[in-house]
Amino acid sequence: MVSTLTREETREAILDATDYLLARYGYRKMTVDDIAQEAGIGKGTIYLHFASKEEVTLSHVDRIVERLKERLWAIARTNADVAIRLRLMLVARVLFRFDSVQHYTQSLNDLLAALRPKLLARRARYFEEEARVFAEVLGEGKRAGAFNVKDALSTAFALLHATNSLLPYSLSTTELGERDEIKEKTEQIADLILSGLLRQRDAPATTTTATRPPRRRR
Amino acid sequence: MVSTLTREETREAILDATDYLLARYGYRKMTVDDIAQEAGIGKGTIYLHFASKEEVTLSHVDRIVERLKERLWAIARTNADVAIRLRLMLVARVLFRFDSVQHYTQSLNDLLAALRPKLLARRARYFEEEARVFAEVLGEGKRAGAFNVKDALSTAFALLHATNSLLPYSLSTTELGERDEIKEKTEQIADLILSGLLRQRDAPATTTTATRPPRRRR
DNA sequence: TTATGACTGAAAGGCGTTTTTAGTCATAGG
DNA sequence: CCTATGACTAAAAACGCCTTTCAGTCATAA
Repeated sequence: MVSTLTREETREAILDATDYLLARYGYRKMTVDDIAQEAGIGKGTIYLHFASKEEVTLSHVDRIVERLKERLWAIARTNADVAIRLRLMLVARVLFRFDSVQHYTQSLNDLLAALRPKLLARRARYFEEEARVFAEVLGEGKRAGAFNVKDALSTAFALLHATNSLLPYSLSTTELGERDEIKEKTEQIADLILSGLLRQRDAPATTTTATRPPRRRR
Repeated sequence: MVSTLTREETREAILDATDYLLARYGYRKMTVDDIAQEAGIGKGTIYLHFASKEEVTLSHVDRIVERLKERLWAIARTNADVAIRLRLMLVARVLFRFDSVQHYTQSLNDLLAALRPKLLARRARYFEEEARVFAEVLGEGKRAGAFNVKDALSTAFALLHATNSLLPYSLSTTELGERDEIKEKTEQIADLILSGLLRQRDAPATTTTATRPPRRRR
């Protein structure tokens, strides 16, 4: 029987099924047969798209990070003041992770237990990809003379590191508190750092830096 | 047989033995009999000092944090410029943790697997105690007019959070890189934040803030 | 009054058997 | 001829049962 779906659609259907089952049963209890059934395809078909159950799951994680990046870009492309954009991006990043963890609560420990080495191997890549979005905005602020930044990319890394301890990579390490509390802390750190980045002439205003003459990007 | 050691010395001997055995065998493989033998006392004696094997181990962790606090205080009491002290303290804190993890490499996963809930319960306390030392220095900088700080304690929390993702709480989450690399990143973050804390009149100098007229503490 | 180590119940560690499941591949369908 | 499928298989996980280990106790010794 020829499927009515395109190759890409089938792939997405598999990942959607994975998302549902992972959140519901966790990695260990989710079987490849389950995925096939949930996606409404044969088991063998999954192996035409992915090399293994591991690969399916890792691709699913990749997709999540991809969506985070899209959200960050959406903010980065705004015409708000660069400082405000950065602040919003930092908060969005932390809250996105928070919500993800919330969504996969039960399954996260399970997932980490099974795929920790593979996930660690990818973490550096994720981190770098996210940092690039931040670097873009930092670079823009630098060129506009708003930011006192030497190397945009390494400053971006420092920025992400600074808020990283707030985002719960794993329930096992970080028991997550209230969403609002995490948001507040992120904002606090963001302000602390941003006040250092802002050039002196802008500095007086501490927290609520006013919107500056907009510069359109892209 | 009456021991030749004071109560306090016995307690320390037990913790020393724990330190040795934990680093060598890890939590699960370390038996209470081992501890007694290593400390040169009877098994029952351990239960005159601690309620359980767990308690022994947690007290051992407490002692490590206590030592970190002492090291932080040692720097805090220096008469160097407040900004430099803060920078040194941040680096010292991260490297202290790094070295601890290095020392207990094998045992850490084991320890976390067994005592994670209990350790998480204490983490907030540890964090707060360390923050107090930082707040002390921040407060001093504020009074001296060097720092632009509202609430010293909450700024201290933000500072610690900002470098927290660099310190390997658990090998399971964070594969640790090179010591030098971690040191460098910490310094970078510290500088980023400190440049925001420094009052405008001081700001021009970015990285190597010169030593200021010393103010003795304590 | 303090220290000890033999003792005990509960939990961890084998281990052989049964069940589950990831991944394959011969076959069916278009 | 090319894609999708699900029965099949080898490997791993789960289970049940027995043995050993060990945290914590307590009667006795110093």
